[in-house]
Amino acid sequence: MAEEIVRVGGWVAEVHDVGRRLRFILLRRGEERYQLTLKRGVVAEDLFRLTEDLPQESVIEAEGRIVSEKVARGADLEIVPERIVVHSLADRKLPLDPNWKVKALLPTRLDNRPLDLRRPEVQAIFRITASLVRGMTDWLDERGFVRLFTPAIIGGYSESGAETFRVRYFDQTAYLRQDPQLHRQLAIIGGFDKLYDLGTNWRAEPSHTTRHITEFRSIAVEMAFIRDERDVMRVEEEMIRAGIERVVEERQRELEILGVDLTVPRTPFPELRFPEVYDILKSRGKDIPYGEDYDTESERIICSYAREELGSEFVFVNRFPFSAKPFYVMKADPPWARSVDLLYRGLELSSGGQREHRHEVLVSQLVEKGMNPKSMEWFTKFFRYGAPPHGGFALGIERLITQMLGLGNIREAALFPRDPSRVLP
RNA sequence: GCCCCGGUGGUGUAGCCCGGCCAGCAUAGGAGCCUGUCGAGCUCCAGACCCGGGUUCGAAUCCCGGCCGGGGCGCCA
Repeated sequence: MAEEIVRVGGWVAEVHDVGRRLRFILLRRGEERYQLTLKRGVVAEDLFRLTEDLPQESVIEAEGRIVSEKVARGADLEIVPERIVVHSLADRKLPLDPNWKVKALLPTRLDNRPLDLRRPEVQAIFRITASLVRGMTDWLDERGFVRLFTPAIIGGYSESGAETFRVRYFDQTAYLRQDPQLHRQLAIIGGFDKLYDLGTNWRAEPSHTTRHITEFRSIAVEMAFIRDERDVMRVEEEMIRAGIERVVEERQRELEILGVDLTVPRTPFPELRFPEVYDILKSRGKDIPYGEDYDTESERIICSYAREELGSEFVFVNRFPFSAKPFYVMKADPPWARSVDLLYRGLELSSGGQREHRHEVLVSQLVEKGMNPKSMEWFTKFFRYGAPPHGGFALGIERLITQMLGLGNIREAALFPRDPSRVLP
């Protein structure tokens, strides 16, 4: 068997000098590890000089022969180098250890995120996210959903109750979107009947929790000519199932690195409805007054119920009180609305449902919410020119990943997370 | 926005309740030893009590203020 010449580059994870005549250099490259073996008398003397005092996390590249019978444990490849190039020498004192011999706390990790990202278990999160998103978008693409890009800068009032970030826009004030919802609806009126948008949203909420960041991504679907909100739910659950299936197919190694045992969920997901939700909560010791919205603890209770009684980690909650939802949702029998949340392992993943498409009803609901119809006219006026029944949902990608991988903090699922006190790096 | 908790070498921690020997340990760093290491091992060295005020003979430890951070709730993805 001929000895193969390869070129490998990476970050110096460790250097082991064993006596004066033997040196091992362990390189890290993504999730792979390569070992360079330098024996005096076997490799050129200048390679020893070149790698003398090589600080951890320096970047080097080496060319050499693969050791055919693999001797190195814990390395994907062992190489006897013939040439080495040192690209970059790292400082000797590092703000955190990518080898993770000493664990750092999350704030320290985020302050030094590029170093933190070098860890295979951190990279795994983002490799899994890429597969998840691709699984979901492929599923949508294959079914004729068109990917559209809706604006992030909005000149007027956006939607939902969340605070917006104001931006100076030449001589006027504009806002960063909290959700691409309203423009998805306008695209429906524009004649697209199946569409999705994958993008960033911003919320200026000073939330100090493990499930909020001020900048997050969503995959948001909107579809026309639906019979009711359940058509939307069927799309959502299949999209999620397809995403998780893709992760299971493509990312076994990453799941193993993270120690996550992931199974593809069964569809359809169970559906609970108001007002029955109040009875379920009551049976588990949580008293929510009839007609009122539930709280964070309720979400966890409902998820325990769904897991124990319905055998599902995903559960839809439908027919929320209209009073708890924005003006554009379609009402069902009063006081309920065709408004659906999807919960997963105790956390809200998405909101959606059927939207109100009748202009006069839409405007009267605006008034009912105490809003000035004028302020939303930029949006509502287009409903006078022909609007089909439609609905959709927006699913938080970081939240789905956080719950799916059991990360415990949504910041883990964002590459460079933004929260009320962090905008750098 | 309201509430709770916490700040000790580069990193992660012990000590704090019950004030008092050179502030302990791990890892990273420095100097050496070791020809197959692989979380390498061994010897030695260097490195810290967030800031300000107070109590006290004496403060990392108790009290007050500030700054910074984490978390819970609310709101939401």
